[in-house]
Amino acid sequence: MSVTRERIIELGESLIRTKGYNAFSYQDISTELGIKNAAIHYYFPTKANLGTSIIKTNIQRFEEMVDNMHSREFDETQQLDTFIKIYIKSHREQKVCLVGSLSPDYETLNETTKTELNKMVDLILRWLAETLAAGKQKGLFAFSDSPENKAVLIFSSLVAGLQLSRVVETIDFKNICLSIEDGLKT
Amino acid sequence: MSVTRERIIELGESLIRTKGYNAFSYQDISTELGIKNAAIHYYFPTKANLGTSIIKTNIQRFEEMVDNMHSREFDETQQLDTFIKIYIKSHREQKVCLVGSLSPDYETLNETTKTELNKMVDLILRWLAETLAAGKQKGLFAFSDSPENKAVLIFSSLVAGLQLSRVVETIDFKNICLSIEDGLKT
DNA sequence: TTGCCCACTTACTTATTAGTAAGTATATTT
DNA sequence: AAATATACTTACTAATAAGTAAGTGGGCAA
Repeated sequence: MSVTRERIIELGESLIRTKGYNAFSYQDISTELGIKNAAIHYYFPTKANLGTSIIKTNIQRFEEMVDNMHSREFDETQQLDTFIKIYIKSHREQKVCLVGSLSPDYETLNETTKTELNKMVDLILRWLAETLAAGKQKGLFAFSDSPENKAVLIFSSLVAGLQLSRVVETIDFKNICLSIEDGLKT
Repeated sequence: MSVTRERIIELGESLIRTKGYNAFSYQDISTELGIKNAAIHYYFPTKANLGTSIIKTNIQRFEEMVDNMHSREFDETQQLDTFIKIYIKSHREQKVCLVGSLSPDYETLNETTKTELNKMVDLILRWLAETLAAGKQKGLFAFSDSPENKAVLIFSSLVAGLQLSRVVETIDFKNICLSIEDGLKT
C-alpha cells in the first residue's frame, strides 16, 4: 500500500485524537505532509471515507494485538496489562483514544462511519468481557459483576480517564489504571 | 435576564451535547429560535463567549443542586443517587454530558473556556470525593480506594457510559449505574 | 416630545471548508 | 515506441462559518 496513504491515516488519527473529528481539516493534513489538499481526496474522496478507514485500521491493529497475545500464550493478567498500556501511552502523548474522541461526535458521523465505530466498540467490549470471564474462571481475577458489565466499567474508566486527565491536572491517570487492576485482585 | 439569552444558552447546551462544540453553528440556534444570526452575537459576541457561559450556567446549576441537597439534609446515599439521576436523564435524552462532550475538544477551546471547563470538572470531582469520604465515615459506603480516586472512577463510568451507550445498543446504562452503587455497598 | 437605550435585523465581509475537474510527470505495460 | 496507469498538482466551485457595522422600531425617561 502507498506510504502517503498510510501517512494520511496516521496523521488523521492523531488529529482526531487531539482536536476531534469536526475540528480537523484536509488542510491540516496536507500542510503537515507537504502535499496538496486534492492528494488526500485522491485516496479518500470524502472525509467520511478517511474517518471510516482510520477506524478500520484501528480495528485491524486491535485484532492483530489480540492474535499476537494469544499466540504468545499471554495469560489474562498479561493481556489486560497490555491493553491498559495502550491507554498509558495515549496519556503520555496527551491524546484521548479514538473511541473517546468519536463517540461524542457520533450524531455527526455518516452511516458507514457510525457502523464502523459501533463495530470497534463492540469488538473491544466483547474481547474484554471474554478475557475477564476467562481470567475469573482461572482464578486470576475476582469480581462480582457480570463480565459484560465489568468490561463496560473498565473500558469507561480508561476512555473517560484519558479525557478528564487532559482537562484537570490533579487526576493521576496511572492511579486509575492501578485501581482498575486492584478492582480485580483475588 | 433576557429570555432570548436563556433560550440561546439552553439550545446551545443541547447542541453541544448532541453534535459537539465544533459541529454546531450560530445558524443552528438562530434557525431553531426564529431569530437572526446577529442576535446571538448581540448576547455572545464570539462562540467562545457562548461556550463559556454555557459551562458557567452548568456550574451554577450544580452548585444549586448541592446546596439544595444540603439544606434538605440528604444523606450521602441520597446525594449520590440524585447525582446519578442526572446521567440517567441524559441517557434517556440520548445526550452525553457537557463534560463528556467538551473534554475531547479541549485543545480547540480558547483559554477562558478551558479554564471554565477545568473548574467544572474540578468542582464535581471535589464534591464527589467529599461525599464519598463522608459516606464512608458514616458507614454508608465501603471502598478501599482513596475517595479522590474513587470519585474519578465513578465520574468516568458515568461520562463514558453515556458516550458508549449511544454507540452500541448492547450497553445497558442503568446497569452501569447499579454497578457503581453496588461497588459502594457495605 | 424629544432623545436615548434596549433588543434586535439587514446586509455585509473574510476565512475556511469539503469537494471536483482537468492537467501533468513518472513509471509500467503492451 | 506508444499507450496506459499511478500519484499526484493546479485551479477551481459552492457552501458554510464566525464575526461586524450600521440601521430600526418600540418603550421609557427627562
